[in-house]
Amino acid sequence: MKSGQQGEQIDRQARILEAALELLSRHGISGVNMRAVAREAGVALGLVNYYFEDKMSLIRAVLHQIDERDVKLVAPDPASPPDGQLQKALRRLADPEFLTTEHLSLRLHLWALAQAHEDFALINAEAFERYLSGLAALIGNAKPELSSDECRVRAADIVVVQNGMWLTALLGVDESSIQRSIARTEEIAFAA
Amino acid sequence: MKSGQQGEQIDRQARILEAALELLSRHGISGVNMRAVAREAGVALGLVNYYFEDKMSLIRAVLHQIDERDVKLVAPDPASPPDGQLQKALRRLADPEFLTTEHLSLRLHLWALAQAHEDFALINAEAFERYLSGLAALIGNAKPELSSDECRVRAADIVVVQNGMWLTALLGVDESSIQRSIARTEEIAFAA
DNA sequence: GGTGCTATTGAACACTTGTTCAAGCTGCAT
DNA sequence: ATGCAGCTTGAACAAGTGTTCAATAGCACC
Repeated sequence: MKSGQQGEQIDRQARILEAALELLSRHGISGVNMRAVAREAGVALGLVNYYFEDKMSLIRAVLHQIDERDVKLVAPDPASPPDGQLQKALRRLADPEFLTTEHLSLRLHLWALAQAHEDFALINAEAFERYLSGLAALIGNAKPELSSDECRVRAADIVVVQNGMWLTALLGVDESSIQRSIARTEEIAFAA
Repeated sequence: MKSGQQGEQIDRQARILEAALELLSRHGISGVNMRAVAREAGVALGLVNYYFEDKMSLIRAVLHQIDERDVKLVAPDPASPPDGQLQKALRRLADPEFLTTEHLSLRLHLWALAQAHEDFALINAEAFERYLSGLAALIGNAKPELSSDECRVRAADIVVVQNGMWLTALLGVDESSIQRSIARTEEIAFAA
């Protein structure tokens, strides 16, 4: 039994981080306190401060984790043709995997934190820039005739609609408006 | 001096509410605590609990205030022709008055609160519905040939882009992407 | 067995938080 | 003046917060 009943019994640092994500998603930043995190992760209070120097460090780690997931959305996928990659990246936003309340809610709380704290704003701005560049690159691959400036313009316009989709999905607007918005992002991306 | 040096010395309840708005906008929900609100409003701690039974009540009042401002954006304006009203309502989002960080930030924190607390979610959902209906009505007036269902569909699509604009403006994307997004909302609204 | 190292625990501390309340203050009608 | 009602104050309390730390457990190596 030394390796745990699920194989996940170890690596408590990861468990703590996951617990913090879960709490942030469900109850917002005021739900993320050291004792609640410890309880959710099933560890003692002291261990949270053992792995994360600060509450601040813990939250920073949480934000980085969220950003990593998002940037992966526009990662190049060598297995597909360029325009297929772009289309897939655009449509993936409506996947059940990314349209979960948990994921959307995390993004929202991240934005709110970035708005309230300069430190978090930097983390967010950097991830946003990476996402924008990734998307512009996908567009550039799919439509080589476009200048790189034009690609960034289209990427920026798409991101506006995507951010709107994320938000609106959280507010519980009907699925069909999401689908139409995805079509809109494709129009912007593939316009002649 | 009984009526105050600025004429605003009185009506401390309003001052307290304003202080709470200011704090929520600048520091997020964790910046809104009774002592900070009292300090910002220039009153004693006890007075906050005198005018607002709870912290919860105070925040509810804050959220209602934010919602009121937003719903006004799509209020009918009898002084203009129908299509002018619609155009003005759509373009008003880019006004300096509404594109301030304070206003955008408040909206964002409202959404985050709604996500974390069922009670706040209801307030937000109700205001959202009012905004959507208002916008659909403006569209219906400007384009009488559309069915009311079609008006709501267009309103929903516009709201997605507008929410995206709000968010993206907060993240500091360039002004031009906002202008293009406004044009996009006009296209949706006035499409044949 | 002993030694050293990391991982883990929970009590303890100082501080902040929301809420209550007795006390005082104000303006006004009597 | 007197009384009264509503406004205003800040001290006090209980509960919750982040952080620290001495103590312990586990485990590899000698």
